[in-house]
Amino acid sequence: MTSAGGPSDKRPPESSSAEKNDTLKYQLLGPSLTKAGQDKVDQQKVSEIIYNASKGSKFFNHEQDRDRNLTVKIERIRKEKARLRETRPDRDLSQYVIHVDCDAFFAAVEELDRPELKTVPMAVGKGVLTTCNYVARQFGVRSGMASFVAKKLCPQLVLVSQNYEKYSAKAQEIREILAQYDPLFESASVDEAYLNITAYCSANNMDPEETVQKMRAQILERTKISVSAGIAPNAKIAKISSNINKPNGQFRVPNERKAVMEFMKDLPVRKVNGVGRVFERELDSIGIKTCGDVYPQRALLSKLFGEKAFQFLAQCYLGLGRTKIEPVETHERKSVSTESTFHEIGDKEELRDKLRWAAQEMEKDLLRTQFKGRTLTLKVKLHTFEVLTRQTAPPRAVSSAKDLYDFAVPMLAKLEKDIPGMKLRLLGLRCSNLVSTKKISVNFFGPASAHQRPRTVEPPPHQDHEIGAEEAFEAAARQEVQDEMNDLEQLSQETGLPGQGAEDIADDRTFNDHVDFCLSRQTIREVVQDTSETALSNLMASNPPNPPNLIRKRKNPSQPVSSEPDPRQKRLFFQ
DNA sequence: GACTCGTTG
DNA sequence: CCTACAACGAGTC
Repeated sequence: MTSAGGPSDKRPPESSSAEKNDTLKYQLLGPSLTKAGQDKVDQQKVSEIIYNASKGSKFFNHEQDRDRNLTVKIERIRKEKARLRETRPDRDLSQYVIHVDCDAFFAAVEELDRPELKTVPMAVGKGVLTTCNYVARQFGVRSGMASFVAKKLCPQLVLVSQNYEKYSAKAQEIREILAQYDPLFESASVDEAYLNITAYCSANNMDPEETVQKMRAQILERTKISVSAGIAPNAKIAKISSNINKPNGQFRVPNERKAVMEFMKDLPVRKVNGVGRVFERELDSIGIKTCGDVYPQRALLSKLFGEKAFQFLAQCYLGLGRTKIEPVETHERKSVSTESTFHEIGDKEELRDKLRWAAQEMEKDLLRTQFKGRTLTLKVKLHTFEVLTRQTAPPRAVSSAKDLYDFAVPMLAKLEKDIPGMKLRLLGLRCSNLVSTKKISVNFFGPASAHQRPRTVEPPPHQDHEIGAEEAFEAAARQEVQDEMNDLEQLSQETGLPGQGAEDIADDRTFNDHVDFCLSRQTIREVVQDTSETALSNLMASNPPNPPNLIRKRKNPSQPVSSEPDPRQKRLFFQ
């Protein structure tokens, strides 16, 4: 075989190969093309001579056969490449995806009941604000803010305690309207949803903007809740867009490649769903502030943050995102947890009381959500704010408060033993590896099936018979590989990103001659953070901390069953 | 696979 | 008085 030193940049173009026997001549040159001392030689002439000299020999015929086979194989590869592009175009500009987001939802619902609150700064939440109205925002008050801080910013701030049931009921009214525009819409949280309105638009011969205008007006009229919306070719951009003309507004990024690229170019990476405080700073440290900044640094990214992050950022730069919107009911819950914060406690008996209480809360939650857990996790936060978790797999799935407590206590005891004088400010329990206690579901692929992967599997379009689980899994696996390939291809084709050759990396080392390409995440941390390691170092002497994990993106989001949504829950969407 | 830690929203 | 939940990537063993 000629695999050693195989076809390189000297390879003849496949297109003109047939009539001129170029590939065969190339093959006949043998494996030594890249050997030193050949640079000056005219390979064209050499191959011509070899060709004519060996013509008709057995060797020649054999090589000819091999060349024919390879040519056929390459043709198949090209066809497959074309097919992949056709079947799943990465930049799908054919869909109108919208993201609908209620404006200051909880606060807005409260204002419906108590209109006098409309004109005063008001927030919903006790210790921490869940939402605040736009009057309060004038003072710098934000959701997620501790209420004592908010009070300092705005002493007149009116605090209203939250009533989830009320908000859920209101959200249901809104969802009924959404369903008219896309019956398969996707709830992202109580007050957020994704819709694909492509079908609606064409059926009613309306453009997406007037459709969304109409929808928003309808929601406001019927429910008295104002919503904002983003209209875009995919969910990622729609989500970002819904924030642009908030409140009570909408924004559209047209379904054109140029418009999308331009929109992403100056967009701060932080605006993208999935980029938080930490990742933002890490990216900033290598000069990436906007999605457009990703491109010049592209060769560095997978080295610094891993392949996943590279893929993710490439998609940010390109403005790619999913267009598939599906009801949230198809997702499955992965864990149930409860935790609570309190003043520092060091007393062992008192800690056991807290644990007992957590176990009781957990029991209620498990009953409500109809699950048992095969894995039990104890979470604690030390007085230093250091967080630790300890996990066990009880001999059977657990759900009763007694079981939860009994299996959790040894973990707590071990922590107390390992950390002399341990003082906690938080204690929590989590059950994962869930086993459903719901009645047997009729639908095999439905959420109730315990060992079933929650991920929904899309059967190949030509397949109209029922597919079995094995096949479904395989299809899912194939899909994943295909997605990956498409990503890469998209990247190199549409942006002119030239493969992953070593030259690219060298070319791109603009700012970072001094940067070691093997930079670990820890090193990045050291560069961008000024943290001195907090307590626990004494513990670590005997029990060293794990090295930093090169975390990055998650893949398939999922959401708790929508019948019992936790309003605080938000979803993550990547890809 | 089990366990742990960390990030994100 | 900087919360509570859930998901998940990734490293280690």
